[in-house]
Amino acid sequence: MKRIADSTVRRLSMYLRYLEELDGRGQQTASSDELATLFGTTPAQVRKDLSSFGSFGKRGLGYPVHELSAQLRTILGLGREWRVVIIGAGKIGAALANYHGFHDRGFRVVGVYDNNPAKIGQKWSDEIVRDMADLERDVKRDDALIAVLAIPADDAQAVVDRIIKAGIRAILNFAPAQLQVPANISVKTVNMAMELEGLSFALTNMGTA
Amino acid sequence: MKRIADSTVRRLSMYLRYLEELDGRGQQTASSDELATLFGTTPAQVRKDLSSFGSFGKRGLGYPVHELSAQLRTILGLGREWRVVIIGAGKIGAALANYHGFHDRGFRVVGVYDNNPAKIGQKWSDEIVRDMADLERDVKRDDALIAVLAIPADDAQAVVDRIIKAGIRAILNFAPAQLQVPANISVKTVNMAMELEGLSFALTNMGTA
DNA sequence: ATAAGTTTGTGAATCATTTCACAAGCCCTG
DNA sequence: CAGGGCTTGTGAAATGATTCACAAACTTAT
Repeated sequence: MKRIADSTVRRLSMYLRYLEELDGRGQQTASSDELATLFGTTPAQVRKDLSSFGSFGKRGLGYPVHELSAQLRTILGLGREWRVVIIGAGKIGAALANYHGFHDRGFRVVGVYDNNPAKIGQKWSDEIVRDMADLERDVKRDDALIAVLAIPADDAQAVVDRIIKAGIRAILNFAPAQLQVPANISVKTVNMAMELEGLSFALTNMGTA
Repeated sequence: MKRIADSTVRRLSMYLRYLEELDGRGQQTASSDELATLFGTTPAQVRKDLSSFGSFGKRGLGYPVHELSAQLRTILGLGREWRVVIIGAGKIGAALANYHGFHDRGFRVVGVYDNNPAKIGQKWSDEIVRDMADLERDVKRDDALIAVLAIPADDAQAVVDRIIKAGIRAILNFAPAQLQVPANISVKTVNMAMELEGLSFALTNMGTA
């Protein structure tokens, strides 16, 4: 299989959401044209994206909605449970933990950690906040592969080094910091300041467009 | 000025954060080589990105850290105050409102809205939650140009239509939905499910890389 | 069974972004 | 002030992503 672009994977994830919606409404098949309208992209893009993984459609008819959903779930690796630790018992972590689609897609929170003594032991969205000192032990014991990092930027790299040693293989990073990780570890950084500044730039340079 | 790629703007935003850190430490100048290491990119990329906007460095010496920071703030449109409304008084909105860098970069929250009667009137992170029925009136009165959308996907499009009519020009969207907007309105969508599924994909297809 | 009408899957072409490579410019030393 | 040592700024080349366009394959109608 050839390398898949990040942008492609993001679109697949979007395709899946809308396909599940279609499926829920009982629609049997959909053409790339119809899907493209729904997804806000082009028919060629939809076909190209899917063709990287196989041949799911029927010529003259379109794609089978239900089956394609299942295929996408498999492609995206959603056919299993992913155990996730949330590091930093703040608002961002809470938003994620409460987010419904999070659980529904097989991401199970197995621990929430903080180093603030005032927070440790408190109940927090179905979980008890644990001491970050126990992080390594718990990650190994619970076999967590994904970590959500929602802590200050200054602490981020040190924590990353620790959790990677403990067995974490993928990180969703909300800290506004450039994380240094080995090549076999995946990191996605979500940086709200960056998004807002992108809007600021767009508004400022509107006339020049 | 030629069109600036989105990826470039995102990098500029990152450059600015690190430059401010360097500046805080009193460093006077930095070469593109040094900056690239810091930013996690290449020297050529740094030079190319900056060169779209002017010529800020000195050959043989590098870039003046303090001055370049100021230039980037101007480029990104951060030299003014942006009035922001947060729609949806949930965890995500709260995380943003509490985020320090948010205020520091000139984004001022002028209103928080929800349509849940139980929340309306409650105090919420320095603000009183207001009734979404008042959204249009307030957006016009307060001259807010940016909206943060943190509400369920099903309600998103209807609210977007309303706020655009009221004068909103840019939207930071946390709803997992494809928003339909006129060409002169900027939208950045942050979709946590998408990021997590990207990690799931990467973990699943690790061996194939 | 055939023809007309769709729609996929995919090389080729276009468009966009990143990287290369080097002339031009600046600092510093003697 | 001349020469050596760096570093920028930028066309050109390379790489990557999207769009085009069409043959191949399926459905439906007659």
